[in-house]
Amino acid sequence: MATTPEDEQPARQPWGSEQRELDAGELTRVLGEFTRASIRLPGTERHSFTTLSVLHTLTHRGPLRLSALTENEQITQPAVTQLVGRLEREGLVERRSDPGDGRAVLVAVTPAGARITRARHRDRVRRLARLTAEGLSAEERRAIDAALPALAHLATLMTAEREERRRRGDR
Amino acid sequence: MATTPEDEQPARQPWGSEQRELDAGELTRVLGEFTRASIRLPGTERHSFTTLSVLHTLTHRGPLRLSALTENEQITQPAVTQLVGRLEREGLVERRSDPGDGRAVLVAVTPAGARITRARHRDRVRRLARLTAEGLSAEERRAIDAALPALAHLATLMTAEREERRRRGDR
DNA sequence: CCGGGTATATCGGCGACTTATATAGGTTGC
DNA sequence: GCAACCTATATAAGTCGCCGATATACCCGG
Repeated sequence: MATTPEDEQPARQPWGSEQRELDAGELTRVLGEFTRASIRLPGTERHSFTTLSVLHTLTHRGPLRLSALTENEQITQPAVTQLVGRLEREGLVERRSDPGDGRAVLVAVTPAGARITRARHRDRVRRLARLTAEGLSAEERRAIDAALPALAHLATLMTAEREERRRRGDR
Repeated sequence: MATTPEDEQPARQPWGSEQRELDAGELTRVLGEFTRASIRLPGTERHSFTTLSVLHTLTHRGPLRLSALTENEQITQPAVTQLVGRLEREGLVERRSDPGDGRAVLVAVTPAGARITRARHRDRVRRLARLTAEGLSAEERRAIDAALPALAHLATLMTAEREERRRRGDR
């Protein structure tokens, strides 16, 4: 580790003048700040990050087996069983039996659970809309808007790579 | 994951043709995906998100009091005391007494602690650099690069607002 | 030097993970 | 058509990291 020259980031990648397309160091830093700013609201909110993530997944992908949930959220299967039990007690999800497989359990979000996901999303949209409208210039807003498809693509790549890694057993 | 069934919000804001500058809903969705993809590596890594965040803060802002740390990380003061105790036992930070205030404790990151922060950052940069280089088009990379200053600004605004809120006691 | 505020520590408890293992249902080969 | 194996979920026991309440030590103004 002491063998690392210039242990912080290499300032700028020497893409070559105008060829330089993207500063990965700066992108990393910015995404990290977003994460640090977004997370750590579980104190404020009533549910943990994992809980909200499960509700989100179920809301967007329909009823899933416990094993499918285990793969998406990065926790172990017993943890999912417990989490679903808690959510069920709160009336946010319900267990159904899989008609084609007696071993499996399908977890479906209830209206109350979907409501939480939507309310949370709505709050975040509102907050971001206000911040961008009040704090950013029109030019900045346009620059972000123009980058949104590319950012969405990048997020997809990150998720895909994570799944790939899990599949290979790098847990 | 790429195919998000759009849970049910007002699709697009009716900014009015070319006046529309930024789709806050889509921005929210993308940032959320980044968070979901970035977090949940504590299984992979040896330290929790909070731990890494504290090391990050100490690395970038120099020795801080416990109370200053408590304000930055979104956890309570006893939790910070414990966390610092753990980090101290691992040799990642050290406690110093504040020369001007006998009650206060200054927490400073050690070389070993800084090394962890740097190594983690380096890994993330490497991963993002590879993903963007291999998975994105040159046009996409340029679009993200052009938006980076605006995104950094937005991240600053989010952090500032969070501190503001905490100061008002909205915990 | 005393009373009230501030900075950190300690205590008891709990929630949300973990690993290891149990149970029940499904699948396959012979 | 059943023994052996595999898969899906559940349970058990332990750990870790957080919280609220409270204790302790120090600072400061009158």
